[in-house]
Amino acid sequence: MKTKDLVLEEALKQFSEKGYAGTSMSDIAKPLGISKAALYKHFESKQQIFDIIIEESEKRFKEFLAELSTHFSRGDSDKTAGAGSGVSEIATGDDLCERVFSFVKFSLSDPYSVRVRHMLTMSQFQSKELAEMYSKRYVETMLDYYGELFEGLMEKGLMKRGDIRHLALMFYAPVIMYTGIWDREPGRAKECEEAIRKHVLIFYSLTKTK
Amino acid sequence: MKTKDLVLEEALKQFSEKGYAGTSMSDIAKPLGISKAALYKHFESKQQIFDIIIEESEKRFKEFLAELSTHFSRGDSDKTAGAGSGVSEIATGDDLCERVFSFVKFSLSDPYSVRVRHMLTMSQFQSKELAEMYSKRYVETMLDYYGELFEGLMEKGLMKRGDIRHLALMFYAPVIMYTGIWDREPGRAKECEEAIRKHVLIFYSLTKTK
DNA sequence: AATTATAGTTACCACGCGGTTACGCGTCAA
DNA sequence: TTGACGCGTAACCGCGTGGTAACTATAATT
Repeated sequence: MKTKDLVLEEALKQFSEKGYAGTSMSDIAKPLGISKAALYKHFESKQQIFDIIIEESEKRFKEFLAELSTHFSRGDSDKTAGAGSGVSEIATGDDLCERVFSFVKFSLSDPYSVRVRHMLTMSQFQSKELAEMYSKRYVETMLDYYGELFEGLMEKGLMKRGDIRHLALMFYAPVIMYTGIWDREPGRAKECEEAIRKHVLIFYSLTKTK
Repeated sequence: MKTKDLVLEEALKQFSEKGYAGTSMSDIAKPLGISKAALYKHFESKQQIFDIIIEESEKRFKEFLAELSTHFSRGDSDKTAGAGSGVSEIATGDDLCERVFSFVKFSLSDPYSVRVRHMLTMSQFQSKELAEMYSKRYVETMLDYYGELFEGLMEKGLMKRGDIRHLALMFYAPVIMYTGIWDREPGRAKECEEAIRKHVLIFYSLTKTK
């Protein structure tokens, strides 16, 4: 059952480079040393390949979310946190910066994440579902995450109190903006990396309790 | 010579909805009540239609930029500003908010701007040129603009001093983020409009000199 | 009035598309 | 040994693609 996964991988690669409409079934088959007809032994249609990729990415995203929440339990949550490594372990600003930055850098560098993001970026206007998925994944979820993170920091007295949503916005929006540059122009990766790091540091210095 | 412009308009519309590869020459010709072959009386190829749209949009963008700079002359600029309506006329925070917001709202609502932005969003990974154009247009230029605006406000003592680039970043990045939502999910336009307005107001209250 | 340019038309081209069919060939269980 | 099955192939289908050629109606120019 290896071929099926190879097809999905190759399809994701090409969809993320040339878009769905810009990629043909032969385009997908050729690099695998396979005939186009063989694809139909594993999938019903081109659209189904796309759908399965989306589905799989959604599954992985939810796993990623679950992992996030085990690493960070909210104060008002009723589930008792186990050996969480979230707010409780963040003491210094450098800790925060390093943790946030390594997290950001992962989603920027992980090839699978990058390809899914490119593909979704190009497909976001194709349907209501894809549009909502994009917003949910790259905006709402992340704003919620950082909002809760900051809320925890405030409760611990590590961050100045303020409008949580707005702080999350001012923190995360620049990150997503640099992500866009990074994706479009890989040659500027280093520049973006430094800009994000600088942003995190300045943000920290502006919001920390002295 | 009206047909040529109608073709460009229709092509932009369809490219911005279905992408370049997802749009055929017949798709463009049909709504105009014209045969596909007639398109070739005005254009050499499908690619040329796309290129001309890009070219025209670049022209309009530069006009837009020129207009911006007549409305706002920098302090260290050697060219004497005419009847500028820039910083010099901004007195209260409400003025700033209203001016910035109406500017943002225009680029969000103007159908031509919206379509170009959608088209570029879908095409940004197709070539180095398009990628750079996207970054320049929707990131660098805007950051520069707001940076200069804030610099002027600081010189006038209307805004707390701080890292100009970073202030522009924290101000503009959220705007571009909401622009994305607005574009993807037009049903959330009102929500985004309010969120942007709120952001501008909070940003103002945090950075104004009391 | 004759000519020329323009902007359309219909009919067509070769090709590549997504998708289908008929078949071959190993593998493995009965 | 047999036969079903999984996974591949080559060849093909109908259609739509970008693009072209020949023709025509109209309107402006000379």
